[in-house]
Amino acid sequence: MQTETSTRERIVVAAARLLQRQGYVGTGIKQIATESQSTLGSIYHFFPGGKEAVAVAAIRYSDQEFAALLKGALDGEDDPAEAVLSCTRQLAAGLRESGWVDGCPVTAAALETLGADSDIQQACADALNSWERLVLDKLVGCGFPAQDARELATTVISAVEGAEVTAQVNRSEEPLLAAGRQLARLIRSYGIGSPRPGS
Amino acid sequence: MQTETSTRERIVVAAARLLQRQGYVGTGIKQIATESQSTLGSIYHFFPGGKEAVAVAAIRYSDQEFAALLKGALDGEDDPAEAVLSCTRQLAAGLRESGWVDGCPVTAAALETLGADSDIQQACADALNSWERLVLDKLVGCGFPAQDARELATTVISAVEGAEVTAQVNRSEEPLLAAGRQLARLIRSYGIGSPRPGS
DNA sequence: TTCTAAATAGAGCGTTCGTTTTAGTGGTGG
DNA sequence: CCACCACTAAAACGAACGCTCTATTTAGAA
Repeated sequence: MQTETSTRERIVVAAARLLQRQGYVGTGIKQIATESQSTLGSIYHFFPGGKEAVAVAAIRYSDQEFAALLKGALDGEDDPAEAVLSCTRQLAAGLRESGWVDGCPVTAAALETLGADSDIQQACADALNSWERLVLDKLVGCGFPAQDARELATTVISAVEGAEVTAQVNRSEEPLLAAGRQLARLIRSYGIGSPRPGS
Repeated sequence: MQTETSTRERIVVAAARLLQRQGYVGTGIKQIATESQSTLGSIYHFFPGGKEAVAVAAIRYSDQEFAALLKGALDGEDDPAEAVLSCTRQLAAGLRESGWVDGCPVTAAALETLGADSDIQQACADALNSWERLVLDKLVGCGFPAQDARELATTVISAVEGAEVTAQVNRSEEPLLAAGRQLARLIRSYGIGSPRPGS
């Protein structure tokens, strides 16, 4: 119908940005309405499930958004160690440019709703696992044994996640860049080089 | 300052536990009063600064609490790699026993208040840096060059931090244990304290 | 045009938030 | 005895919360 962004999409995008900056509890429905240039009525029309439903949609959106960035970094380099370095550099730059507020869109929401809301937590778990899977596939494609690749992929995602928080709190790119260098060293320590050619 | 479990201390301890489970925004002053077996009057008597002052005190308390655990793990092992392994094992066990809710006391509060409250953010930054310093001193004491030790210490704290979040979200000890094993491998890759003369 | 349903708009509900205010307690020194 | 103190207790405030509700506007089919 229209090439302009739909109201529903504006709500999701605004919610995702607010969620990553102020968390789930800290973000109000009315604030989402204001930021998305919509109204309460529209939000409850598209999301009868209320605030939690909006949050789940926003987290899934952020999931795909970061997955695209990660996939780009992984596909852009043959060496997985270089790919991780490139990824941390991109994240560090983005963090600095945003004034250290646009962190991981999942971590903030996840930590607040661990005990109660299972839908949000599930969406966060799905996001983390989808990112881990991207790293895992890259490593396996480079010839890493399945077991090593699994453990490495988990560690890479966790470390990047933690380094981003550290970088935000310290308002410095260094934790993220240091983690990237150390992760690259860790990956190289397995002595496996470039992706296997052919099938 | 005679009574061992003073009202002020009960407030701080209760606030710290609530903060690590529900974050800053998700924890109410009245809930802190209930959990600490005190009242609103008592809280505002001891903390005229209000909720933020209570949170800062609670974060500092949690800082020292985790620093003690970390120091215990570092002092209990000669090999820094083994020490990190021991630390992640303890954290994984504690996480499981708490039903995956007692995570890092700093991360949750830090992410919600990045843009606005500088006091809370500063307390979180201080905590992260104090923990990093403990790891740094251990590494330097084991003969690591200052530059490598610094970068390693940052990465270790960040990775443990991130792995704890991943473990919470996935309700599994595995991310934390995997991160411990990979961090140990990374530390050993420097070949310090190990009889292997490689590279 | 007329009808219908989707979409938008916002007043208002009950509740809870952080905070302020006032009152009251028990113990100590003059 | 009273004055004073640190501390406890609870009522009440304005603001904001998530959500429900009723209107109103819009877009397309008949």
